[in-house]
Amino acid sequence: MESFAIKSCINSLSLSPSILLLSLVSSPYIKSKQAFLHCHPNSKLHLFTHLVSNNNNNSNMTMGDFNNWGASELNHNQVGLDVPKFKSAQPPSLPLSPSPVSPSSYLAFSSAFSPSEFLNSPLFFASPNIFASPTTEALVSQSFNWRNSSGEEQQCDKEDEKNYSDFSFHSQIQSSSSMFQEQDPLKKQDIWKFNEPTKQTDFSSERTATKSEYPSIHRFTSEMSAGKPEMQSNSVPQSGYFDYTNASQPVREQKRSEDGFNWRKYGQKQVKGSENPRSYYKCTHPNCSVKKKVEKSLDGQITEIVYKGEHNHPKPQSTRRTNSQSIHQPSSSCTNSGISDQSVVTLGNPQMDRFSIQEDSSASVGEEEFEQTSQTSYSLGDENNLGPEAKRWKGDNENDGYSASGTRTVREPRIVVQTTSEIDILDDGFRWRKYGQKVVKGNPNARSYYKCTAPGCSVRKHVERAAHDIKAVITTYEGKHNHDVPAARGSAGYNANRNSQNSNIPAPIRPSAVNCYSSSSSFTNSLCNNSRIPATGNQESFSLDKFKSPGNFGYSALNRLMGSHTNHTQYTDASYPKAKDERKDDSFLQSFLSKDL
DNA sequence: GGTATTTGACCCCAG
DNA sequence: ACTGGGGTCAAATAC
Repeated sequence: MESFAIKSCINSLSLSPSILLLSLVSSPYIKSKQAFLHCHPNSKLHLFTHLVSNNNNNSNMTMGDFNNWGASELNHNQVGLDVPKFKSAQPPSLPLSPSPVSPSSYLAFSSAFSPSEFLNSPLFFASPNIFASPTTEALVSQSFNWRNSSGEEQQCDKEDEKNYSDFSFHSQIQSSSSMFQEQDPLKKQDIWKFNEPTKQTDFSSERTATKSEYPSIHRFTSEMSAGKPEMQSNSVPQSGYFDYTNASQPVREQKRSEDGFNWRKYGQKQVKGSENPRSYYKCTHPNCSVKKKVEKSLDGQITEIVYKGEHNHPKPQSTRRTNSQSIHQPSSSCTNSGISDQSVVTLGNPQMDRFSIQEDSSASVGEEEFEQTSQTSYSLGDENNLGPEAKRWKGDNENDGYSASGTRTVREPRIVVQTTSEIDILDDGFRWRKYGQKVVKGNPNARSYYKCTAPGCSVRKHVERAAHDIKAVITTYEGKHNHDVPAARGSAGYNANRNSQNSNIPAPIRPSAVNCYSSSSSFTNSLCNNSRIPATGNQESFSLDKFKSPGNFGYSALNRLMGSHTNHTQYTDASYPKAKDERKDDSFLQSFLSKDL
């Protein structure tokens, strides 16, 4: 079976220079794992595991799944691939550090790129961790330059380069407020073990441990593109994939945080259970009591940011954001922007028009609340999740709504994100509205919640990062669509399709799926065996039977794979023609399948 | 000399 | 009451 798959893989090289997908199905049926080979244009192969589950119901992938689904699932030696190796134990001393997207991880296929998925991906949106505001210290980013693509994709990207010539993407790594609030050391170890440098695959092995003053939250930075000084990196790849400029800029110039506020450091402490020193900052604005804690790994990368309080003043006027970056930049007039809307820009989420920290009377945030408020809200965690330090912060400030004695009342900080009412997630063809986001127990990473926008359709999905691998994303579908998949926005049938979403079209069944993507190490995906892909618009109709055939992989899986890869390979063109992409998806898939089948 | 950062000591809280 | 840990202060230091 594997040899067959490998052969298919090789064959597909000629088919698509940019991506090589290999389906290794250990069983003809779907319960098996599939491994996707991702072929970098530079002939670096990366293996993703693809989990296909026949569990039809809300097949949430557990951490155990991830562990079980490590790349070791396959005998990688057999295929001679550079495969991430996850080990079960990891020295806790390893700093939690991102695995920067290495050049080799760059997935250079434009055809499968679903920009909206990318933009709305929890990788770049859902997690407060991701969007956590950069801190006073300059945020060093591993600038991901997407000029690395080769061949056709490179051609295609040239157009984009014209518009984004100085635009580079920085994959966020770590975390903010809620990221590890509830995380015990063991969990941190879990994460560490997936970021262990020595176990890195090509996806991240490019980085070197250059000491830096600056942490490396990845982001889109106008500063970077403009050659601003914040690009001092602690992980300077040897290749030309990353933009590093003016690495020796004095720290002093970094007073202005990327969140737009000015902070004064008033303390630093080594906290128990973490080797990362924690720094304490206060907003320098008079009478503003906002504080934030920033934990940085030993190599200077930010691993956690926790904000406390609300700014009682507008964001200071920035004098740095003057470059030509054409990304939508949200208003900074919000007075509560403890977390930067810069990070919103950074994350390239055009739907995100506000990003703020609020003190709220709700101790926890439920989906209903999300819907009622039309806000995307994620708690920094409930009391159990907050952890002692957060509790402390709750207790030591009466203005927070907590008693001075530290008795927890009803208030706790949480981050509220307002989004537009509708978000397209085109990777699966359906339209989704994000109605919530929260940190759930067992996973410090925020889970975003989406509802299908079709009237009468109650299908939901939520997307979250894996607890121990922030680059792995779990997507869980709940329910079945009672409508056809809408046409892609911008396509001819889009409007008509939107209007007819209420029609009683025989309901295609979307796969309830758990998708786990990882740019650096693993890719897992789960599909329900009772699902079939709806045939609508320009999308090819598939039955899941195709999925079941060894060596095949289904449209949705492929689509998600690609979508996920685009997430991780950091295409960030919000204006990318979606319909065009989808057509490319189809053609690519068809050609791929016809070649392989 | 002014400002920001560092860092040891102290305070407070929870267990 | 004791102890440990997190948060803050403030003098020392650095820029």
